[in-house]
Amino acid sequence: MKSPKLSSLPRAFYDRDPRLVGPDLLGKILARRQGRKLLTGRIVEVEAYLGADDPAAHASIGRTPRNAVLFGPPGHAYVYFIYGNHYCLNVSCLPDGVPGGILFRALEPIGGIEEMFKLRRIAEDSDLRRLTSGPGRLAAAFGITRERDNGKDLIDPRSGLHIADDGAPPPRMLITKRIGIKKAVEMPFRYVVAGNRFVSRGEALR
DNA sequence: GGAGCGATGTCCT
DNA sequence: GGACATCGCTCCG
Repeated sequence: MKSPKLSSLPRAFYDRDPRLVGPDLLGKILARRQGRKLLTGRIVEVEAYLGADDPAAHASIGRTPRNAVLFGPPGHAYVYFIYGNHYCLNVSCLPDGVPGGILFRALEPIGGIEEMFKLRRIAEDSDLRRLTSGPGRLAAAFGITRERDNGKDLIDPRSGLHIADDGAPPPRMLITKRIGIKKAVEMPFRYVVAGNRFVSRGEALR
């Protein structure tokens, strides 16, 4: 696993219903240029959020300055700040004017692990699973903030934050209810790589 | 290993 | 003023 050939996912990949995009994102690579370092991780857990029909979605209340990216063109980063402590990363889906997105919930760290530990401010000998398993954790590990990244084009490698395909075969998937929400709790829009030990919690932990 | 809870900023009503 | 797509710590088992 030296330097796999990475190809950016095209705009059309995201120009679909999030419930289709989510499953297809599993196994793909999130890549961040951090100074001279390249941080990479395999996507192992995501959730889909829709528009007006999804009360748990930020977009359900209509377009506001905060959630505007979700209403914009597909393939862009929607980064929000939550609970006074944490950032979370999404990618916008569906065409310009139609809201929807995918929340990144867990990654399997691949490259730049030392740098991720620094950004997370946790000891380098702590469990690797604590590094990027959880939306707030992975954002911190990748140095993602709203100020720096909200609205960035995730198709363009030059933006410093993008999503790529390294040619790995599609993994086996489990679908569950979403985590940490209070509305629409029954909607089965969480997609995880079956058996992967880096998912944030639940069924795939063994 | 799981329930409970405080920390804390930003947005919207 | 309240809600919030979280995390890490305590306390209890």
